[in-house]
Amino acid sequence: MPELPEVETVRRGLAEHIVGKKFKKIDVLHPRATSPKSIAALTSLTGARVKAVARRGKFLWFELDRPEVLVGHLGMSGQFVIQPKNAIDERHLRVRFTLGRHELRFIDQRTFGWLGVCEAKDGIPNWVEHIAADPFDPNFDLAKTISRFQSKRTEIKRALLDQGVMSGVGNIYADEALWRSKMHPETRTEKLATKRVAELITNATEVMSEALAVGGTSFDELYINVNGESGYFERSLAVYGQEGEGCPRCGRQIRRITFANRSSHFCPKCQPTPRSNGNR
DNA sequence: ACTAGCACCTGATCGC
DNA sequence: TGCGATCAGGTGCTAG
Repeated sequence: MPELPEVETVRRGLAEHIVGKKFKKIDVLHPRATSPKSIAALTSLTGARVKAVARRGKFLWFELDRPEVLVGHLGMSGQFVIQPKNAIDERHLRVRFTLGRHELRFIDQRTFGWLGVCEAKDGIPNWVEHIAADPFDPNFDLAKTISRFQSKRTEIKRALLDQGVMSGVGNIYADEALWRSKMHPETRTEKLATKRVAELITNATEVMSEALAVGGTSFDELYINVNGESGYFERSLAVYGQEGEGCPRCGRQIRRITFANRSSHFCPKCQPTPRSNGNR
């Protein structure tokens, strides 16, 4: 579910509500909720105080008043919500952090999300090291990112979703960025001019910041912020989930194709099929 | 060293 | 009403 704008919305809510708070009690209610197994590592954070909440791409972490960090990923359906202590348990409640009068709850229907404890080096958790900077990161290196795209031997949509090339983009914003760039999702990366890659990165960054400005994209109750509120970018989507609808630019019917085990939505007129798809 | 494919889950929806 | 197939915002392992 959540891509960079949604995760950043959650991060801001967490920063607002729990920085300075202490984990008075931690209850793990589902074994898959905690990453590399250990429930013990998570519960060992009892008594820790939250100093900051950070993010790279779709990974979140809590900086604490101790050397370890609490790392989290929302997967497809993870949520962090702040609830009064006496609120009834949600159906998919996985971890409860008691803060005082309130609780921080980690809820996750599909259990692809996880929380875990690890060490950090230079402010980056070990488990996040393999993730490239996202375009909102002050350390984002545009030239290096472009050459990582160009050194791939695959379709551009796969490269956009590769969090080791550039992080933050998921299936929604990949399709939206490709539409804005008038680029077919199956365009081969090795054929792309530097200028085209730069345009694509700019468009991905712009569509994500527009989404962030309205709290992200919510199709249903699976994505909400820490206060349980939805985002409003769904109404601004040009192609994602718009199969059969008219392209906002030319009116042609939006198509959906499946590859890499997921759907890609595009306008067949604005984003024509690349003339040669490699050598077949 | 790479890339593509699939596994990991729960739940909603659609066609028969 | 029921049942199987398909789909859903992501990541990581592993077989080539």
